[in-house]
Order: sequence, then structure tokens, then C-alpha cells
Amino acid sequence: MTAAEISTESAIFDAALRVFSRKGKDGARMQEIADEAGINKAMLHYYFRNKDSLYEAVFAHVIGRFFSEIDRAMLPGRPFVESMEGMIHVYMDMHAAQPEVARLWVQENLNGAPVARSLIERHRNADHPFGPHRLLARIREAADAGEIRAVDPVHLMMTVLGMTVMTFIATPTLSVFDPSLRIDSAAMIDARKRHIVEVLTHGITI
Amino acid sequence: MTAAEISTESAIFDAALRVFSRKGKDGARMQEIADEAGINKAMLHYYFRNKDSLYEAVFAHVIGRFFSEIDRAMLPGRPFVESMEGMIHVYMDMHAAQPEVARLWVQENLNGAPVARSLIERHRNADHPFGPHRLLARIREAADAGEIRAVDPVHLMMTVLGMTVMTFIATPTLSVFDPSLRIDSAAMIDARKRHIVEVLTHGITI
DNA sequence: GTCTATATCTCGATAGAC
DNA sequence: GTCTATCGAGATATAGAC
Repeated sequence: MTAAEISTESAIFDAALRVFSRKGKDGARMQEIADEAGINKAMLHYYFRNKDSLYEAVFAHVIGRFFSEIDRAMLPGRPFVESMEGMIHVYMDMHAAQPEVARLWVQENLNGAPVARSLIERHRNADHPFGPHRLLARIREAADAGEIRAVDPVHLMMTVLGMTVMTFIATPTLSVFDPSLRIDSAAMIDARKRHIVEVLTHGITI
Repeated sequence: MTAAEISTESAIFDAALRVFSRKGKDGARMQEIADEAGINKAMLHYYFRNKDSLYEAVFAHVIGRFFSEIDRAMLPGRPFVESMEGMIHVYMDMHAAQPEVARLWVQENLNGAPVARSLIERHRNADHPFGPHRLLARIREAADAGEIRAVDPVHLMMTVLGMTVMTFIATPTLSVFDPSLRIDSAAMIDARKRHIVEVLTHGITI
């Protein structure tokens, strides 16, 4: 790969991520992606065959990176609550640095999540156990050991997802009620982290 | 209004809600809405001038109904935790009966929430205090009185929104890990309610 | 690898018959 | 009030020069 190819391709990636996360796959316009990438439409089709394959490439790349980060953050051996606190910090920081990823995933789900589901199915059949699977197992283990209250692992996962991801979804509406609610504010992200950890810690411990 | 007008108009409303909630305003196709409503495209433009006004009519109607339901569910005088438990039940039941509303609101937010914001601003200047405003005041009151832990009202609202709404967003992905996670299952909705109430109750009380 | 120009199709919206 | 037919704009995608 030449330097030009790398920078153009990553410019396309970034622009596509932003546009897809705002409008979804069908609502996105190739022209808008080209404009945000600072190139012309023909280049999009040179690097990626068409809109569908561009969408799939962006989604797979961005979600794949997320999953492995979550995997890395899930250190074994530590008490569950402590481990959960660390994961929430990592998770929130990743979303704060690039809120488009959470939004893209939500768009995927609103559309039935065909791409996400096929990605997960493919990973499931791979050699080593998958991030979310390992996390669910860890939650069940902690619940069985009486380390935390007897929660359903999938419900707790959904709860963590809701509390964290919603931060980067709901602000356009909720900032009407509290203008200080800006996701580019480090103080807000910090306050959000503390709230989540506090509520969850007291919420699941016995 | 004749009977034909009423049934056609509500058929359009329902179909538009479904399609907009899946694809967002820009991703939705007038043809798809017409098909789901069992009419042809020309009728859409007969009842609503264009796509934008159809979207705004659907959004305003559906969110307005939601806000007043929330308002009704917020009975004063009762202990906060008890009142919150009731609201979560009402809120979850409404979403379970019509999951498209939560999804439409999320779509709105992904798009910057211009319609939602102008709706709220308009209501704010109306005569009587607004649902969300009253709820925020009620949370602050409970926190100040030491009835619950000292939480930021907006963060608690975001948390409740996340835990409830995420149920109707994330299932396409999460059902890969747990196939019993179906939003049309009364048992699942019930389990979800119990989980939310349990985590939140322990999470905010002292 | 990057651009302009254009082919082809789809979409939103309207005209006009019934 | 409902339909068919169609217009014109805007969309994806490609051809071909540089």
C-alpha cells in the first residue's frame, strides 16, 4: 500500500463511519460520504465496490476493534465488581473518543442487525472464545459464587449497555433539559462514569 | 371526517411509524410506507403534503401521547422508590405494546433530534409544567430530602431511559447470545422489569 | 490513483381520470 | 377519496481521460 492509498482509504473509513452513524445504511448518501472524506464519489467505488460493501467493511472493522478492546479490559482473577468498574471506564472512554461506533451499532439494530448477527456467528465458530461470550460466563460465575446478587447475565449486560451507550444517543434530546450534558465535556463523561459505577455497584452487590 | 378517511389516515400513521422507526426519516421510502399501509403513494401526498410533514406529524403524535402517559403515571405523594417502580412498569408496558416509538425517538436522536427539540421547546412555553421537567424536579426533591442517594437527576433519567429503551433496541444483536430474549415474550418483559426495579432500587437507596 | 462526465435507475411529488 | 401514469430531481454506479 502506498501512503496515498492508506490516507485516502482511512479518510473514506472515517467519513463513512460518521455518515452511516447519523443516517443509517439506507439514509446515507455516497455524495455526503465523499464530501466529508474530501474526495469525489468515483473514489468510493474505486476503493469499495459499492455502498453495501463499504458499510460492511466499516461496521466489521469498527466493531471488531471494539470487541477486542473489551476483551483486553476484562482481566481475570480480580473481584467481579472491581473488574466491572474497570470495564466501564474503558468502555466509556472508547465511546467518548469515538461516539460514532455506538451510534452505528444502534443503527444496525434498528435495521434488524443482519450484518452484526452474521459477524457474531462467524466469530463464534472461530478458535478462541468470543468477548461477549466470555463476559457472560464471567457474570454467571460471579452470580453463582454469591459474589453478586443473582442477576440474569444477559439482563446485566443489557443494563450496562443501556447505561453507557444511551449517554451517546440521548444527549440531543436531554441537553434541552440540561445544557451541560455535552459528550465532548470531560467533566460530564467523568460524572457519568461515577454515576454508572455507583448505581451498578450498589445495584448488584448483596 | 368520514370512516374511510379515518381508517386510511391511521393506516398511514401506523405504517409510517414502522418504516420511520426502522430506517429513519432519510432512509425511509414513501413507497415502502404506502405498501405497508396497503395504499398507493399518491394517497400519502393527499393526506400529508410531503415526507417531512408526514414524519413530523407521526413523531409529534406518538411522542406527545408518550409524554402524557408518563405524566399520568407519575403520581405524587408516594415514596419516590415506590413511584419509580410504578413508572417503570407503565413505561415498559407501553414500549412492549408498541416498540416502534422508542426506536423512532432513537432515530430522531441519531439525526440530531431537531424535531424533538423544537417540540420540547414549544411545550416548555405552554401553560402547565411538562412531564420530563416535573420528573426531574421530583428526583431532585427525593435526593435533597435524603430519600434516595444524592444522584444527579438527569443522570438518573438517562439511566432509566437506557435500561428500559435499550431492551427494544439491542435484542437483534443480543438474541444471538440468548435466543429467549424476544420482546414479544411476556415472560421476558416481566423478567426485564424485575431486573430493572431490583438494580435501580438497590442502586439509588441508601 | 484521481478526476469529469454520464449512464441508469429510483425516489418524491404531481397531474388528471374516475 | 382513490387510482394510474409520469415528470424531474437526485441517487448509485461506471466509463474513460489523465
